[in-house]
Amino acid sequence: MHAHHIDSILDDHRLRKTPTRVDLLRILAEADQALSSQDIETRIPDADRITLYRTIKTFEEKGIIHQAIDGTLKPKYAMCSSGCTEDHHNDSHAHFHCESCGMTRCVDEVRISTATLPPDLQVSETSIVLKGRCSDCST
Amino acid sequence: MHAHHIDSILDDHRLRKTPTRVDLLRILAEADQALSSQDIETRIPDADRITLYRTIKTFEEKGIIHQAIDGTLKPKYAMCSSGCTEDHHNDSHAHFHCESCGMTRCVDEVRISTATLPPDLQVSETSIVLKGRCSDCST
DNA sequence: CTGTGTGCAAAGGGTTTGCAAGTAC
DNA sequence: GTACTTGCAAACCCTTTGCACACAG
Repeated sequence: MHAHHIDSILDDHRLRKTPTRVDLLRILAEADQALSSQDIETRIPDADRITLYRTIKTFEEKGIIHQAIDGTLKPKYAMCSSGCTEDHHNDSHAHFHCESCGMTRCVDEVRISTATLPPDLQVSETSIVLKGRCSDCST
Repeated sequence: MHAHHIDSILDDHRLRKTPTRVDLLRILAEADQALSSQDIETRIPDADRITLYRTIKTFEEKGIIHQAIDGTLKPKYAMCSSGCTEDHHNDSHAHFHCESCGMTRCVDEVRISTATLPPDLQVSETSIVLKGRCSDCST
């Protein structure tokens, strides 16, 4: 991700350009996996923890990042696809969680067939969590 | 669930029959939805909270109950199917989470097609989370 | 200059641990 | 009787809130 792209993301959402925000966007854009609060803290050692929490929440509310559901109880965050807005997230893709190293990443290839959904439930969003071993851990 | 069935579950896992364990099994067996720690606490007012946490953990480790992944960060628990053991859980069914009332329940009807799984990942378990409105909340 | 964003301290909520007393078997 | 469980207190961890200061626009 180029610096001017990060600028435009902040501009688009009327967010002021502060060091923590720029850092967080860069970290998440460069990451090949979803990051927990602790992961983020480690990668941005200078930032204040509370500010990070607030920045994460702001980005979530603006539809810039989303929580990756991976079945653990620690929220993990990743960049949203371009289809996400403040009002609606378009992140119904799958997340893979490695039970060996704990890594979680988005998997775009998996889709659920909606043919068998129960009729009495109004489903607005579908998430798939895959657990197993990633390529690094399976050797 | 009959009392003697609860007894046999405890017997089968070499667990002593204590009031809290019997209560917890009964509550979960009777529930039509997955229960959070707080839900359980409310339903067993006499029990000590710490004991409940430990009992839940014990049952989880023994394969008697499982966590229902519903995308919230609060763990919810439900009885395991008969195919679950200490070593391997066979709970790859879907969970529906109502965003209106917060209820989560297991949905057996939904299955994922495994045709499109990425080849570099060894997937041992698949969970599907459906979010929306339940029949009670959609009227 | 004005309002947004930050940093610190403190509070809050949920969960886990240590240890002595209690109880199932 | 013995090992497993419990109950209480305290510790722990992560996250949120209050408020004064700092800074982006």
